Amino acid sequence: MRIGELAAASGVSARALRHYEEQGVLTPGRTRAGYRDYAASDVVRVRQIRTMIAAGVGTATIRRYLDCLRDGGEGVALELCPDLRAELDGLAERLTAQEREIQGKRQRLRGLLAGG
Amino acid sequence: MRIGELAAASGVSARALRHYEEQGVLTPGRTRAGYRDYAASDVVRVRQIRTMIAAGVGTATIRRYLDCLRDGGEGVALELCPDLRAELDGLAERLTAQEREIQGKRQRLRGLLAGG
DNA sequence: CTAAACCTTCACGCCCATGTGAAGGTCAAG
DNA sequence: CTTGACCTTCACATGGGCGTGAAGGTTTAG
Repeated sequence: MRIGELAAASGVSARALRHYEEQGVLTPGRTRAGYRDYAASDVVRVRQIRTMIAAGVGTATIRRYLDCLRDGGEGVALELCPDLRAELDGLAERLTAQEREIQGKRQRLRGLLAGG
Repeated sequence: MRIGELAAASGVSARALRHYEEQGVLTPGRTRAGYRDYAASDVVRVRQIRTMIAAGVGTATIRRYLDCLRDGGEGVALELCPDLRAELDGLAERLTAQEREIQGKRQRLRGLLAGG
């Protein structure tokens, strides 16, 4: 499977797929001509990656826990990867912090709109 | 008043005060020697700027509405600046959007932590 | 006189996934 | 053969308010 096919099949741009390779989260083989050669299972792989990115997990972190991605289905094998769980917990905290920051801004903004 | 004094009086670093000048939101005079010469009222001015920044208003926006900062007190003269109100409303929306994004991430993260 | 405070410009680092574009060249399918 | 899909590298833009440092020079206060 070449990059264009995977792009079409996964809904992710070819540029992004190359980016994932640069980041080491997706490592296709190569044809003799040098074309990226993706496995059929990479469609699922890409979906997993997208899910994690959409959850706020950076590619650097994803790379570190590639072995924790379930081969068959969508999810993550947390029971085998306590470190990953810790990572995700930490991320959740950061999200909470960001949320608080936004709420703080909102309050100050309300102050400006009201008392201003 | 020189930059160090204003920094001490306002609790803002000299570096930041220079930054504000670069961004055009604070325009001190100059002594003959070339030192920045701030007015006493700039202490309040800086506080207003900080408040707006803390609310998420960018320096570029602040610069556009400098005339809308109240001379005496803390607030903003919204009644004279309908455009500023619109700007702040827009910012509020963006904050809401950011909040939704974070909540989306949080949900996906929960999905990973639960079903993973 | 000396030390501290000030001045300037230039510029990278943070945080990060992607888009974009250029520029030049190769390969595969019809 | 032609065309479109692919390859490479280099690199900048986005959102932004700072921190930081270098490097060299001037001013003011005591």
